[in-house]
Amino acid sequence: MVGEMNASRTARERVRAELTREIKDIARRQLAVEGAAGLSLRAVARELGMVSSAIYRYFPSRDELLTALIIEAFDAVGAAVEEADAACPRDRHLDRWMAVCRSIRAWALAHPHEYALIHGSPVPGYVAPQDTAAPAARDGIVMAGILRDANEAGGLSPLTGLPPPPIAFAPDGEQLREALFSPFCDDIILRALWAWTAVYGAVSFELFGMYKTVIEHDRAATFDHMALTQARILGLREDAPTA
Amino acid sequence: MVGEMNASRTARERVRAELTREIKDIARRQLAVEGAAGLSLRAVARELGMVSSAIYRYFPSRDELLTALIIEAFDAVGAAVEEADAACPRDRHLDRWMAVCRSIRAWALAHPHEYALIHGSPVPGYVAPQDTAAPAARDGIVMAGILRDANEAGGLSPLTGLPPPPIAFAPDGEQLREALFSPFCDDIILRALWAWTAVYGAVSFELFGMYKTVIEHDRAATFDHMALTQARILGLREDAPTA
DNA sequence: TGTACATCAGTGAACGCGCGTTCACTGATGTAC
DNA sequence: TGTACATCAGTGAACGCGCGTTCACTGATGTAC
Repeated sequence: MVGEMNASRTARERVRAELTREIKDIARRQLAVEGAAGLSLRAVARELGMVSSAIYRYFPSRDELLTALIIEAFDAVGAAVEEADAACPRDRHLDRWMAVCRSIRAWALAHPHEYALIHGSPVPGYVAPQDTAAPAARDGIVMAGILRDANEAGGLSPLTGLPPPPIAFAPDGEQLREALFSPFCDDIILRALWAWTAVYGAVSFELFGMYKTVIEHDRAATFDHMALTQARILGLREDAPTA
Repeated sequence: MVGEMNASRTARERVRAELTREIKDIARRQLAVEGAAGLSLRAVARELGMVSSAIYRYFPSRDELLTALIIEAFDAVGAAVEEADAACPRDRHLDRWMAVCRSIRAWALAHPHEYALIHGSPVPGYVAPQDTAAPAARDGIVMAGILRDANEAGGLSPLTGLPPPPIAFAPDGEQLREALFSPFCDDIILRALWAWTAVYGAVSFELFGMYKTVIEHDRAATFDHMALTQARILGLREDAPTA
């Protein structure tokens, strides 16, 4: 009895979860066609074969649906990054770094509108709730992990001749060290931040058309050069140290 | 007579130019409130005290008005950058570089929605026409000019230990050298491109909220560190060489 | 196992809104002789 | 300088559209005894 009750309860819940999924999938597909501003509950309902008001059983408002999509987009990048990292031998730190950078670019090119949703202009009148914070941090966690692993296995050799971090960065550096960059000094932490910024900056410029008539012939190879430059600045080595 | 005819003709044209200006100003103000997707011809007309169809005497469609705003935004950044550069002694190349970087960030913080218009997600269904190309290039021209001046006055000392540009970049490098970077090798040109990308990447990340809980205490100083890092990579020196 | 009740999913109609764009029109401003 | 005509700016009404959200409702599914 209890078993049956649970089974039937989860049955209803399963249907609900499935429909919730389907709504998000349809919404994501519409996003790919019209962009975030063109996302419409009515259009989603239409494609689902439902009446528009039925959507409100699943999402209390358009903004909530949008939030769900934003979270999913962050999670999708995060998953792509984690997967790319996991596919490399753990001691090939530079390979892992390059794989991670490439996976971000590849995901963005494959899902331009979802990328724009999380890295483009904020949707007018919409404010991202707190729930996006954790999914948005997944790529940074992976990147920091590579640096920590490289450091434990023989240390980094950061490029010399660059300016020291400003003193004003100290409190931010302290907090980042506690959360992610455990043994590193502010200098390395800030370099990592700029590397992270540079990667997304390059992807955004490419996607949003700023490289038109500037970088035309082999954007993948040119992007690689940027990723490699950042790796050198951070001190990731070509060769894995012998274990 | 001829004089009078011309005078009255330009009188009508002056009114027309003034109203065109006013439409763009109102549109820009609305942009600041609602973002690009919320720009509405009817709302502009309302604020102007005109009937909505009257706008069509000045702009043939909403998209044309949007294009005009995009061009104006590029021109505004371009003007800010040129002004910041011009305010420095010509032989203080590093100062000029820092002033230019700061002016981009300052303009973006002062005009977030206009910045989002040109560096955020493309407006859905909208494609930028060719007219935006020249205004969009003004910042790059200034930056390249600083590098060329620094090179003529004693040469750059680019940071060593960074990877060489990929061969695939050669044709792009060639074209850029002809257009802007006359004596420089591909290596320097590509570094300049990444510096340009890094500056806008950092500004976008700051503006679009990616530095929340990451860089909190002194974003101006931290941004300066990034700009200075790029200057060092390019080889811009602290001191102007004695003339 | 069977019955009475509560929960939930989906319906259909409606509210009220603003939008871009077209079109025939009225006056005012400018032009040519 | 004066008159006949052409150009242009702005009006007002209308077309047709899609949107988010609310609400009272009908059935179906699940729950408790």
